[in-house]
Amino acid sequence: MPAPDSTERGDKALLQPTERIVQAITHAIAERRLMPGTKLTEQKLCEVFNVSRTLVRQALNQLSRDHLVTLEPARGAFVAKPTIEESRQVFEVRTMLEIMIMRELCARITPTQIRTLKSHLAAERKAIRHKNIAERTRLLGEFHAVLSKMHGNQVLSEILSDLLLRSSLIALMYQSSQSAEESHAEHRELVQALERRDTASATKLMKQHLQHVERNLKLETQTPDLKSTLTTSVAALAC
Amino acid sequence: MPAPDSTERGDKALLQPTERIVQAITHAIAERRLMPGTKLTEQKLCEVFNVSRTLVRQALNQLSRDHLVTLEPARGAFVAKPTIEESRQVFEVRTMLEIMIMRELCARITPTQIRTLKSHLAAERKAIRHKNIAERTRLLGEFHAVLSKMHGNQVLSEILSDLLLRSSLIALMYQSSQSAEESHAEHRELVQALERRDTASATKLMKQHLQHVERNLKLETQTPDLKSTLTTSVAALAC
DNA sequence: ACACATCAAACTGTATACAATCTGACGTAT
DNA sequence: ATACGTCAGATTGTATACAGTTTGATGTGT
Repeated sequence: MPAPDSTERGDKALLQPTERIVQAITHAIAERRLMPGTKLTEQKLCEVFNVSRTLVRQALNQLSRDHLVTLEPARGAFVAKPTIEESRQVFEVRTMLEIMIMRELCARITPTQIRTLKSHLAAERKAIRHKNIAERTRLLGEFHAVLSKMHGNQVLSEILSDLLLRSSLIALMYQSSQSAEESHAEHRELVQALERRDTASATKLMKQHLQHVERNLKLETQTPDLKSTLTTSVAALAC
Repeated sequence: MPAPDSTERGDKALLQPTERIVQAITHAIAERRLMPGTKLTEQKLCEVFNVSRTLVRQALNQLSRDHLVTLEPARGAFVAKPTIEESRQVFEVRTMLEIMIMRELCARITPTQIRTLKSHLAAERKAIRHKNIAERTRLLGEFHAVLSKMHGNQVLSEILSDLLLRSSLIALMYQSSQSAEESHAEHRELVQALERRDTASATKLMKQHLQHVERNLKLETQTPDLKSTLTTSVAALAC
């Protein structure tokens, strides 16, 4: 291991300060280190990033535009808590877009790109073996981002990046029971289908993969409304 | 004409100030009253909206997140100038999404929704007859937004709204030669296909409609690079 | 007459100050 | 003992002030 431990500081200095804050929070969400609903007090962020509230507020504004943060007027900023309905919609759109991407990639993918994907799979495998959970989580999500970038349509991959980040929050909200091994196995199958340029399999596998991810969320059992949850919990306490 | 001229002021007061500024600029872009490249000086916007630079800067930040405004460090904010490549990508993603929408709508559309669409078509026709260009432009763009909202997936319609606004800038950048009548006629055909629940026609018509819109942009003849443009114009002057 | 250096005005970037609002605790009344 | 009203501390919303950069004009030298 030749790399020093202060690796990720390097490029941050080049970014303008607001973007640095946005990315720090975004990364925290991508690695699922920030629970939905967490209050993001401006003062605390000021101390963390050593800037004034002006810049912190700019960052929070941008994050709210990306649906990662909810701004409640006069109450403050909170990590977004996607609803069940929103979660379904995010997965519906992801499915549309990612199937399209697979279709296009089957036609256009190059050997170099296949190699890139395979090395990504290797990184996933390594993170899983080493039980490096943050890294594993990031890589499993990033797999989809890598695919979208290979499509070559930047507008598309920006949209999908947003949806992928929101998916991280969704996974936290609804405590995904999905095993990393299962996801990784499906990623491998996807790459194999791409290598064979097997459009039918590739699109079908992607659809199934996303269905598996969504099915492993506890969407149904979740509170349909506040009232019933509270009454049932009270009843449970009474027993 | 019973309506007074101070119609649009009503709801603006309810919005928080930043959002009011964002929407004002967004509407100006939707009606194509703001040319791409226009400088948006903070001071001037302060005077227009009667607020401090803080709020204006918040609004510009949000608009830049939506790709409607470009922020050049230490130089200021400008109405975005989508490149040719970006334009192609926007239309590619729009085509994907809007075909999906038509497919879903053919299965699910209700008589009430058909009626809504028909009254929208009537409004388009009226604006065209009265040569009310701002209104006509807005309605022709809004047709697609109405369709996306009927799909019921809010995540999807937000994404598409963004792309539609960017399409307005694209139309201005590349001086769309498309006639309003042609677009309106195609909208009518789309509604007819939906009413017949004719999935094949509906998706095909949408694809063609978007192709027509894109083809009527002067994307090819545009400057591939600055140098050749300048040399040819200099040559023209020399004659 | 043209090119270049210098400088002031204008504008943007960030921090700070002040006003408005919310939250939670304390004290009083029932 | 519980419920409610009041108030201080904390937090957010907006405006203003100051620092740094850009832009275009003026003036000088060739």
